[in-house]
This record gives sequence, C-alpha cells and structure tokens, in this order.
Amino acid sequence: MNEENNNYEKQEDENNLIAQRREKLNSIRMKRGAFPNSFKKESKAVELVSAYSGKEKVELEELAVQAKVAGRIIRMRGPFVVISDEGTQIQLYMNKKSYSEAMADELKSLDLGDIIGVKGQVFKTNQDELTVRVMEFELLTKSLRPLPDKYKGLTDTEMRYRRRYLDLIVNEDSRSVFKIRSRIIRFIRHYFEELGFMEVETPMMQVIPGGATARPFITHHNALDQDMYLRVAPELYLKRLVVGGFEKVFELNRNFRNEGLSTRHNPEFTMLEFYQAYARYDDLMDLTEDLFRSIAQTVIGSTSISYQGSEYDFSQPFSRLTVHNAIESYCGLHSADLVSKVAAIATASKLDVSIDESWSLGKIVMEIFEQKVESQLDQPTFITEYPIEVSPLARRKEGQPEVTDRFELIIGGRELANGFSELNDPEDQAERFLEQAAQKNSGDNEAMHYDSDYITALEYGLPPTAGEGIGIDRLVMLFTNTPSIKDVLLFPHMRPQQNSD
RNA sequence: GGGCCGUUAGCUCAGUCGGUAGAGCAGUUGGCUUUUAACCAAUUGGUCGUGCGUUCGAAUCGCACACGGCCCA
Repeated sequence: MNEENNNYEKQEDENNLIAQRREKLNSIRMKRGAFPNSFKKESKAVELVSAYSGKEKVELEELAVQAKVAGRIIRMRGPFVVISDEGTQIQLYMNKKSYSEAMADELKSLDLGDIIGVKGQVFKTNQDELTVRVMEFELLTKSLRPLPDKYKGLTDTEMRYRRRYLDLIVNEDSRSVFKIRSRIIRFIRHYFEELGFMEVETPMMQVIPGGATARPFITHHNALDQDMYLRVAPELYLKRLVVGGFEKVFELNRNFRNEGLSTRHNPEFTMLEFYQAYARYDDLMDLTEDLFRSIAQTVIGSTSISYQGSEYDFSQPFSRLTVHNAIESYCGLHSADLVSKVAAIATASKLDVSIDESWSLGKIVMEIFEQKVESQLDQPTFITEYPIEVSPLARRKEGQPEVTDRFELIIGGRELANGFSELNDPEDQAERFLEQAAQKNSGDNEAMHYDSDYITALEYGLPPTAGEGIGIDRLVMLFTNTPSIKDVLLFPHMRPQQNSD
C-alpha cells in the first residue's frame, strides 16, 4: 500500500491538464466530501428521450416534467452541457447567471469527463433540442484526465484496446459491438435451452488437456504439487456427461491455447460446445444453419448481412462439399491427384504447398486444403469427410474408414464451426490416442495426450452422439462486421508496454 | 518467424532540402449566454517511442530495440 502511494505521488505533473484538475479536486476536498455517493438517479437519459423527444415545446412547458439524471459530461457549449448516460446523450441547460455565486463557481470548475447528477425541468430549446433546465447539480466524480478529442474521438487502435474504458466512453460504435455480442450470447443460450439442452460447466484446469489438437498453457497446483493445464477444449468432459445420461448439454465459455496472436487468434477465446445423443453430424449441420439464420434474424434483424465487403444471405441453404471435392474444384485437380501419398506429395509440390514427406496422406491433404482452398471459401460452406488422421475423436465414415463423419463450417475464408459424429468405440479411440501420443513423443506439441479415464468412460458406453464447437468471437466478428478478434474482445491480450511507470 | 507501414502537445494530425517545434480541438483568463464540432479575444502546454551513430547541427539520415497495424508463412 505504501509503495503504491509512493508511486502515485511520483507520477504527479504528468502534464498541466492533469495537474490543474488535481488542484480542483484538492480544493473540493477542502470544502466537502469529494466523492459523494448519495445521489439517486431517478430517470435514464434514454427514457427521457423516448418519452419526451416527440413532444412539442409548449406541451412540455405545460407538463412541467421534473427529472433527476446523472452522467458524464462529454460536451460543453456556453450554458449547454451534454452528458452521456449509458451511451445516450442528453443536453442540460446550466446558465451560471441563474445560480448563486457559490454554485456558479462550482459550475465554472466543471470539466469535460466529470460525472454529475442534476435535477431540473424537461423542456425544449428554440432549436427543438430536448434539454433539462438544471435547478440543482452536484459533482459526483471528478475526472482527472482529459477526454480524447471531442470530434475525432479516440482512433489509435492500440489505445482503444489497452484502455477499453476510454474507447467505450467516446466511441458509440465500439459500445454497439459489445452490446451485440451480449445479445448474441444471450440468444444462443436461449436457443439451446429451447431445444432442451442443459448448460453445464466443466473444468478449465485439467490434469490431461484434451479435446483439441493445440498447445496448452501450463500452471501448477501447489498443495498437490501437480502441473495442470488450462483447457484447450471442454470436449472430453462434455462427452463424459453424455455417458452419464445428460443427453443434450452445452457449455459456453473460455478456452485457452498457447499460440500466437493474430486478427483471428487470442490466447483465450470463447467457444460454444454442444453434444446431442442419438444425433448425427448431418443433424448438427441442419441445426447450425438454423442457428446462424436465427441469430441474423433476431439479433441483426435481417437474414442478410454484409461483412467486410461480402454479402451473406443466411436464408439460403449452405453449400456442402467434401474436402477432396473442394480441393479438386478450387485447385483444378482430379481425384487421382490425391489418391495416394505419392500422388499427394507431387500435387503439394505442384501447388507450392510446403509439407513434410513424413506426414500421412490425410495430413498432406489437409495442408493443401488449408493453404489453397480455405481462404477462397467465402459463402457459408460445410466441408465434410475430414481425414481420420486429423480427426482423432470423430467417428469413421460407414464404408469409407479413412475419413470421418465430420464437418467444418467456413464463412469468409474462416473456420467458424467444427462438428462430428462422436467416436464411441472405446477400442478405436484407444488406438487413436496411442497414435496421438506417438506423434507427441516425436515432437508434435499440439498432439493429444492419452486419456485413460476417458477411455474408461467410453467403455461404460457412450450412446451414438454428435457434437460441435462454434467459435463465438469469430461469430461475433461476422455479425458485427469487425475485421479483428480484438474488436470483439473487451480486453484483448496485448504485449506489455515498456516504460509504463 | 519474414516483409512493409506507423510512433511528434491530453486527443486528431502537419512538419519542405538536415538549420533552434506547428495547427485544430481541450485547457487557462475574460466576454457572450436557447447553443448544436457554439461563438469572440488573449494565452499555457513538447525527453519528437527508446538507445547508439553520422554531422558544426537530427523530429528529419543510418543502425539496433520496443510497441502497434497490415500482408505473407
């Protein structure tokens, strides 16, 4: 505490503007409690606007409505002060000539950014602007730091991410993105509950990280002297619940992956995963189409949306293509070009896709797909028949054991969802885990661990089940037309700044 | 990991050929007081991202580093 105070003392004189405001705060402290908390807000700006902005000036004079509102001062022009109350602006009329000398001094010392509470009568100005004629006002919180430019706002992307609160004060667009995010998440919960799914919470700290091929974060539990991992996916726990008889479950929460940052990747991100017993992967494709259509309809208000220059109409069925068909049609190939490992290596080299010749056929095929096809898939497309080697938890396709009953949904060249019929054969699963463990031993730190408790669960019997994960951040990017995952995360991960003291 | 671009006042940005740092906004003082990016007058404010180098002299040229953005892998 002492140390903090010392630092606080030291950072005085950051600049004149802040020093001047500190002076003002000090003189307030001399007179009274500088941070009063007894003001009761009786109206929201948004309520006043919706109730009275349609009324005529004379009507309002007759009604003589009294209002008690509070908010942050974001504009001052002469006797007019505009406050922002939860993003809604309302104008106040505060003419110092109509106050006592003491109150006039108080008014004069108000700054942009201060939070005030006021009481007065609602009226309309000659310019037809709804306004509160302030009879009494009280400074509730002094703002020591000046707000960004009143016209240009805060445009520096780094500052917008690092000081999100400032971004939210001055950029209504940014507020809107996070309101839509919240509505989407609320809608998804409602949607799954209506379908009879139960929301559950499974461990975020796991002894064996499973459910996805990704590098985990490692932490340590001191009392047990045990290394633990932040989960890369909840999948294996959710399927244990299906074994336990919770046949329709979903979890909507954070996953953690120890990988780089990009416009599509943040180390912690939000994932929806859901599992339904007695369903197949094609049932989930139908559900996914309906989910996207419903989100667009309910949250955005239209089944058509535009995203970074593309238009997507979710009232239309999504196209469905196998991995092989997609590569063939987007790279101008024939089925013979991917039929064997030798052929696939030659094809990769022809397409200038860098691969490792020790990789399996399936992995080479997927590398070609990811490098040459995925980014070209603009309109919503389900890609199916993923190779078994890259799908260690998915059921084999009937009569075609080298591929799985799996799909991914690609929109705008990005993976939005990944689902499959679950592998419920414990012996096949054990072999797949062994294969993953072998890859891990040979240096692939994204490969899965062998999870023997999960095998035990499967041995008790997992009913035929289908499951899916949907990346919520990317989904929100799509519906808010934002180019970077940082735009839809309130506090995206940033490198620490130097000289921050 | 590689390439390109950016970093100058609280915010948004100029800064010519290397020659002693500029504007608007906000801030301060005064005026005006039913304005709409309010207006009028005066005025304060800078470790030019950090470090090293070249030079008589560096915001400007060179090198390295940091952070951010975009593109590629």
